[in-house]
Amino acid sequence: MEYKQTLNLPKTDFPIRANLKKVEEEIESFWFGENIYQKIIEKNSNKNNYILHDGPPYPNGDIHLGHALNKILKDIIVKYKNLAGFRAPYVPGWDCHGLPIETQLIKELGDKRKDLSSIEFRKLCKEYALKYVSIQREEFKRLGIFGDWDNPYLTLNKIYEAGIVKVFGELAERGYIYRGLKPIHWCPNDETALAEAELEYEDDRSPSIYVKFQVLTPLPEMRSFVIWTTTPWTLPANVAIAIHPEYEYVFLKVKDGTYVIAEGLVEDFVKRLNITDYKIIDKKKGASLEGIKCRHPFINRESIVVLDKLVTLEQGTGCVHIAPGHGAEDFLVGLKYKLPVIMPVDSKGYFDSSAGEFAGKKYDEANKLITEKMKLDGTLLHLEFIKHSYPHCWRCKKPVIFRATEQWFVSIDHNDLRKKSLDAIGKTKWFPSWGENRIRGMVESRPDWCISRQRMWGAPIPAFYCKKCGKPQIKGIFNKSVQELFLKEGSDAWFIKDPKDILPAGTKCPDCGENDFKKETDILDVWFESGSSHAAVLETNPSLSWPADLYLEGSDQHRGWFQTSLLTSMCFKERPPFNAVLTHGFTIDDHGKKMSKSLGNVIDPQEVVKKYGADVLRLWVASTDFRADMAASDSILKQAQDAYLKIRNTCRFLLSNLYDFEKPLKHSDLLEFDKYILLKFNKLIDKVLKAYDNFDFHIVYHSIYSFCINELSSLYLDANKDRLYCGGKNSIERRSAQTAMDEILKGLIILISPILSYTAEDIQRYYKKDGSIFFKDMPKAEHSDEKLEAKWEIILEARKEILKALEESRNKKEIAASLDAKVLIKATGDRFNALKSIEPILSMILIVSRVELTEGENSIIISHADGQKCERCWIWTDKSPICARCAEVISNLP
RNA sequence: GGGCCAAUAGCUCAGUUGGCUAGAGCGUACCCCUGAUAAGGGUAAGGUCGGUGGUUCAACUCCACCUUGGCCCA
Repeated sequence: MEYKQTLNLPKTDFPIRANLKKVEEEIESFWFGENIYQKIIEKNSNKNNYILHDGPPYPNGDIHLGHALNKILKDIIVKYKNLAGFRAPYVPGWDCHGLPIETQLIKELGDKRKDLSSIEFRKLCKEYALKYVSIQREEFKRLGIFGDWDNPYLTLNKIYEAGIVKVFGELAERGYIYRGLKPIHWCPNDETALAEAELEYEDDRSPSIYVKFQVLTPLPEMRSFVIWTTTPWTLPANVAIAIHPEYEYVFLKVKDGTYVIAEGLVEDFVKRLNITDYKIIDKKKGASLEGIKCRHPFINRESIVVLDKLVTLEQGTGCVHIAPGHGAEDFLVGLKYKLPVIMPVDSKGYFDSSAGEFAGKKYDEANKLITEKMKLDGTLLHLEFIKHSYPHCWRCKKPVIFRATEQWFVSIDHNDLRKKSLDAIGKTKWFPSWGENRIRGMVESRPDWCISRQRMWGAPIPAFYCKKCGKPQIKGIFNKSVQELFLKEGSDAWFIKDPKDILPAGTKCPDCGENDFKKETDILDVWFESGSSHAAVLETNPSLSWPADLYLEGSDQHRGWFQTSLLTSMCFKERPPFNAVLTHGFTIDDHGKKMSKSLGNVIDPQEVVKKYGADVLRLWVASTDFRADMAASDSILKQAQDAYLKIRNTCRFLLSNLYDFEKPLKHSDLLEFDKYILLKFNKLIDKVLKAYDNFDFHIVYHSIYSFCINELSSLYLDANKDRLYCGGKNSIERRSAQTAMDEILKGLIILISPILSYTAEDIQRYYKKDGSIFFKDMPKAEHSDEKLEAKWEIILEARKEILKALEESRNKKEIAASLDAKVLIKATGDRFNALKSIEPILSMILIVSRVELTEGENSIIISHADGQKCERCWIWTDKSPICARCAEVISNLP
């Protein structure tokens, strides 16, 4: 026992098990109290910018795992870039306007909402948004995310709102903005147009009806086209019947007439209608039937046969009921044939006076009334009910309708916007590469962008209507005045002020010269707001610059923010607002299912932070390949924690053996074993830096983790214990090990710091005590020696076999600890030469008491070591009670 | 229904342009150590590479279809 006092055992106050919750809170207040982020940016002020532009989340609740994942990925990049020679500022943002917030408030207010003025309501929305900005900000900071949290961008800030108006004005100047009647998804319950992103498809039960349209000209001969629809209420707006120009249409003679339907659907048709007695009397190509006029089943109006290639033979009759006011495809066919857009349904979903006997009825009630009427008239051939997927409002979950209204649009084809955008997509770097294909497909096929919303909570559409001629004004002074107003007073002023007080005195209508205007009441699509961030933030925040180097969001944003940002930017900047776009997948559970409250498989980031610590959550993010979906569950997080502890303890062991390290050796004076491990460490540095550069964080994680386990813990550190503990305090062997270990620890904590930020900072506090880890630079890979490495591969291969032999010996109870063993090695050729070259340290590397190496056919023989076990270092030699080396070490003790 | 994507041991990931008995770590089992100790070391078991066809001398790798899951759209 007394010999233990003479050893250089490891020493450190750095705890073996982290009390992460407590330590992280402490470090968090150090980071944000000392403005570490600001100091990093200042320190890097003369380096090149790397701008990661934050996509703004909605401040409408606590953050969930997806938010945490997104912000942690961004933070890893920002921290890495700042350590890797860039100035990488990060200005977080929030998307404060929009339906999600309005919805929350409407839920909370209930009927009270009716008593509120629009300004009062907007005030509450603002309070709500700001409350959650504060909450989410603290939640993000707790995850260790660095950024300019005191000056985030909020889409409700004056400067941002002015920026939105500026973008709108730029688009208006260049003729991209137009007003038009167009059917759009409309929620009659919320009385609003809905963006594609605001629809949820769910199964609904609908009537499925077959209706005959009697032919008027040429001579009818009791012929009828039969259409199929699941929305009888749209029939009052019917103006045409579409058929496919290339399909064959048959004339089906039945008891009371002749039906025209597509040949391919005859079988299905007669089966459904239970028609047994029929005969096909004629057959014609769809194209030859164009222009035939039919009688509307219950309105005194003609319905004309038109051609459309979008007609399919999947269901129905191959004859499609066309109501341009009620469908996107219908509208397009209508454009081609100059059909009228009939729109008898009002904003609440009720038929107006133009609908005759159905006036005052709600559209869904009308379904029944219309089918009953047609049943009486004999125009209804068949009624059944089907279940099919139908769009619902994401807010109220009720079915939506297609309805034509006057809306503001951004034209996607004006001035070759679509083509230019597609070109720009090709010039942008997409990670992963299929992102390009995905957004390309979307931009190729997307319709014009409807930017009107009939809501309260958002930036108003800056348009004035002349009271005399009715023309809308959106350019020049009409835009500039609103920009100035918003910059000074914010967008609330739009709802308070009179146009006279917004526009300069004497502003006249450019069309008729009148000077009396009224304001537009619609607000802008929130996607227009967030899609303006590149102009409203990158160009206005002095810390940032346009364009951004990187946008990083979930892959759903190919349709959302990436696209709207691209479009607005292409309109007036003629290039994208980003050089590269990186996307991540979504969080799923360990069965591959998406997380949802109803499935009960949700992982709450706050809970993870409480239970495991933010660093474990960060390590989980880094451990998973984020291009695909990322599985999270308690057992997966438990695994991240195990990995965390392994990395932590490896660092702790390094740290604890460096407590007295003062005199590094020159690299050339190091033991070959130490040179070898530094070689491997340099390979690690190289690999890790490349992985960071390619955003392959799971490779960073796996490489570092595996280095800690395979290279350090099980090989290098284990084999170093003898010289560290038992060797002379200032012996070359010990100092050589410490020199390598110091270099490794110094580099390792910087390498992991973008991921394990708290822990790296914590180790740094025990280790160098020379300021935040984030003030340092990424290590550089310097050493390389392929010959040495190749030789060591041979040595380690031999070691593997020897370990196996040692285990066998242990199982036979010949030895217990490996130091009990003596190893007789016979080898030839390269193996012999390699082993021979390091003969003096072979026993150290194998952690055995004695090695005898001879040339000869490969063999390994284990036996118990001879002599006495040194009471100090436990190595068997012929000396007692302690070995010669230990005796000398002790004699040199002070 | 359409577009894009994913599927390799219980888990997280590797598998270069198709080429030897598919790798690593974790976890598990068993063993050792007790001078990294709510630590450390070792050995072992674990996969018909989602399925079915096809191309090829040869397919985890290429093609087609299917299944499951995800995102987006209709």
